[in-house]
Amino acid sequence: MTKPAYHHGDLPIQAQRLALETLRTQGDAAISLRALAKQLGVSAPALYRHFSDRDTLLAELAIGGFDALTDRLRAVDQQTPRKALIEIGLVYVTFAHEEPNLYRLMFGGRVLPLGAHPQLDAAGKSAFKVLENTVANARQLGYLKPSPVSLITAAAWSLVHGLSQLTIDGHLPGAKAEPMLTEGVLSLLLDGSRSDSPQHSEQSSQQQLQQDVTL
Amino acid sequence: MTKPAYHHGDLPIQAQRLALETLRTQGDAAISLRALAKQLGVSAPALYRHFSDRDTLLAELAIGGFDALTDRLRAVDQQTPRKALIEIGLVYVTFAHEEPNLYRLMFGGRVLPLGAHPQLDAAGKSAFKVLENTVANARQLGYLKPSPVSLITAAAWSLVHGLSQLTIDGHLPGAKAEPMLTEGVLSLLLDGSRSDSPQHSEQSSQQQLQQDVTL
DNA sequence: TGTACATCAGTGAACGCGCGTTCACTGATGTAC
DNA sequence: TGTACATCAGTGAACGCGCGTTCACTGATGTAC
Repeated sequence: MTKPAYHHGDLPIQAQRLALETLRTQGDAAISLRALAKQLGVSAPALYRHFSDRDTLLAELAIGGFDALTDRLRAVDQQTPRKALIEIGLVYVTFAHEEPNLYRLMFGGRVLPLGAHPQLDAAGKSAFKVLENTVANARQLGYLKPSPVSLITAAAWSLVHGLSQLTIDGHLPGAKAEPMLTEGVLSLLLDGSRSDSPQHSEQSSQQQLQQDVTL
Repeated sequence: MTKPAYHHGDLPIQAQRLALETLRTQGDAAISLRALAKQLGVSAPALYRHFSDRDTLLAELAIGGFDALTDRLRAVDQQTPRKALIEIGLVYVTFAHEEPNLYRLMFGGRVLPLGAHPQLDAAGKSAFKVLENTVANARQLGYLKPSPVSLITAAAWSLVHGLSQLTIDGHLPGAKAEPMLTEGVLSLLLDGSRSDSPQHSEQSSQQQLQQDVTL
C-alpha cells in the first residue's frame, strides 16, 4: 500500500491476475468488470482503458490457458512414440484436473464461440498441433496404423477431452483412480479393446487393465 | 386465443415447452423466468406455482434430455456386439449434434453441478447404464478383452462425449465428415490404432480409415 | 534545465437494463353435505 | 340440486440487486524545443 496513487501503473496485469483467480475459484460466470474494479480499488471505467470489453478479458484468460497447456504438451519427451502418446494424454488430463474452471472456459463453446476471437482460435490450434504432430510422428515411425493422421488425432483428442470433462464434472462413477484410469483408456485406444488384439507387453499398463478401476 | 382466462390450465407444460425452445435456440443462459412469463402472457410469480426456482426448471429440461437420450440408446439393436457398440456411439453423437444446447446443459457441469438435483443425477446414470450394459454384454460374449467393464465403458463414453463436445463447438478442424468420423474413431478404439493390431475385415469401417477425413 | 503541450490513465455520475424472488391479494375451481 | 367453504392458480407491486457500458471530466506523465 505504498501508493494510493492516481496512476495505478500495474492495472492490466493485476486485473488479469484477479480475474484468473476469480475464474479458478468461482467460474467464468462470476467474473464481472465492476466487481473486479471494486476489488482492485479502482473505478469500473478504468478497466476499459485496458480491456475493450468483458468478453475480451475472458478470451485473454482462455488464451493464457491454451498457452500454458501448449507449453506443457511441448515439454513431453518424444523419445518413444508410445510413451509420448500416453504421456501427452496424461499431461492433458492433469491440466484439466488442475484447472477445471479455466478448462471449462477454454472449451465452453457457448461463452467464447469459435470465430469471435481469432487469437483464441489460434491458441487452441497450437495446442491441437502438438498432439497432431506427436501422432504424425508416431505414424511415420511405423508405430501407428496407416489411418489418416486426422482420424487418429481426432480419436486421441476426443478421448482425453471427454475423459477430462466427464471426470471434472463427476459424471464418471468412481473416477478416483487417476492417473491409472487415463493410462488405461489410452492403452485401450492404442491396443484396441477387442479380444483378439495383440497383447503387447512392452508396457506395464496392460497389466493394470486387469484390476478393476473402482466403479 | 379462445381463453384469456384467469386459469391458464396448461401453464407448466407450456412453460417447459417454451423454455426448451429458448434453450435450443439461445442456450441456457438465455432462460429467465420473467421473460418466459412475459412470452406466455402471464405474471412472473405465476411460474412459481409450478417451478420452485429457475435452477429446478433447468434441471427438468436436462432430465428430459437424458431421458430422450436413454430412450434412443435403448432402441439400439443389440444383435451383434460390434454393431451394437458402434451404433450406440453413432446414436450418442447424433443426439449431441441435434441438440447442442441441450447437450451442453446436460453436461455443463457448472450450471447444474452433480449432487444438487438427485433426479437429474439418476437420469444421467440411466443413460450411462445403457452404454455400460452394452459393453458388459459384449465382453461376456467374448468380443471384448477381459479388461474391467468400468474401464472399457469409461473409454467408450469419453470418446463419444469428447467427440460430441469438440465437434459441437467446432474445435475439431474439418469435422464435416459425420458420421464417418464417429465410426472411424470408434473402430480405432475397438481395433486399436497401433500398427500390428489385427485387421478384422468383418466390418467395412476398417476400409474407411484409409481415406482422409478432411482436416 | 525549464516550460508548453499532447497524451495517457484515471474519476464520478449516470443510463438503462433485466433479473430472481417475496408479499399480500383475488378470482376460479372443486368438494362435502 | 344448491350452497358453504377449502384449495388452487393466478395478480400487481415491490425489494434489492448487480450488471456492462458511455460520458464528460481531471490529474499525472512524458516529450519536444
